[in-house]
Amino acid sequence: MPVKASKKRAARTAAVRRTRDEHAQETAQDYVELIAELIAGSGEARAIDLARRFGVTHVTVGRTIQRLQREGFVTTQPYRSIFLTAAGRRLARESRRRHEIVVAFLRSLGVSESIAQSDAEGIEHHVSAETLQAFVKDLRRQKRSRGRGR
Amino acid sequence: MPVKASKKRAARTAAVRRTRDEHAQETAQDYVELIAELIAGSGEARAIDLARRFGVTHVTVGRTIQRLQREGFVTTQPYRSIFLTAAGRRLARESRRRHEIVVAFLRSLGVSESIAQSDAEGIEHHVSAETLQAFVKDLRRQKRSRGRGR
DNA sequence: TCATAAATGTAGCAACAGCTACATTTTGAT
DNA sequence: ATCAAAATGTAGCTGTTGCTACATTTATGA
Repeated sequence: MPVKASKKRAARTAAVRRTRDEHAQETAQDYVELIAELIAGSGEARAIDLARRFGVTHVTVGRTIQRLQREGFVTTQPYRSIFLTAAGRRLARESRRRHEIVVAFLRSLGVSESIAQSDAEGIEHHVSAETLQAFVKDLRRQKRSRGRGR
Repeated sequence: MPVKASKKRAARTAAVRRTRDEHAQETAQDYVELIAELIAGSGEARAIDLARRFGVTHVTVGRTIQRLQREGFVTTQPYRSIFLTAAGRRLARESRRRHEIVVAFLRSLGVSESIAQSDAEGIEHHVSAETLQAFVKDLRRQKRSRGRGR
């Protein structure tokens, strides 16, 4: 029989990868990240902006926002724009940090800006803390190396 | 209105990321990769082996195998084990190459073997050709550097 | 052989993320 | 103020990937 199925859905083993839940978590990060950006930029985050940026219809965005609200990352009211909760802001901050580290690291390898950006969007969700730390460490190494070199 | 919706589902723009289709493609790669491993190792690939390795039930595996058969990557018959088509073998070969490059690269940064393996499983599906090439290039650079160093 | 275990198949449910079509509310321009 | 456009909501469909429960087939050991 399958390894898990122990309680209900508690205590997921590491073996269960790329599940619905994981994917949903990635979506959550993408959403809060963009919502934070939009609020920082134009003062508010509207569903239509998210839809355009993600290339999906407003229906998909609406349903995802409902879920994020249920999960406590955002708040919104009918026909109103979207706000982040404290948990949402925290998640957005963490996501952004990861994103920036991945982009900077790829750039340091000579990857072009646009490719670094788009690859980072996919990669950032699958980088463990250990690997992220290795990226940071390597960026520092490169900086030292450049410092000595010049 | 949404950017696409032009024909039916032709000409996807780059804006449409992380869609059903993409995710399905990742799953396809994971499956053919493991099927190839199993065949190479024990001579045959059974659904139960896939189920155990992915940590899902045999039902999920069975349905995915149906899809892969529909898409021309595998062949199978009721109550029989699974075989790769030429297309399936090609996909498995490419997936394995990407996987190995990513693992080698992460290892070269000092990431532990087990973390490198598990991170690679997620990352390999989101690395563009350009980034993969940058990994290869950096691995070569490191090799040269070590050669000179010693 | 033959009974049982293991593997696979089928039925039917849930959640997520897409979509179109249509309804409702807000916003903005005249 | 009003009317049209833009934005959001709702209904209902599809496809993918999970699951449990139960049926069927294959493999195995006594």
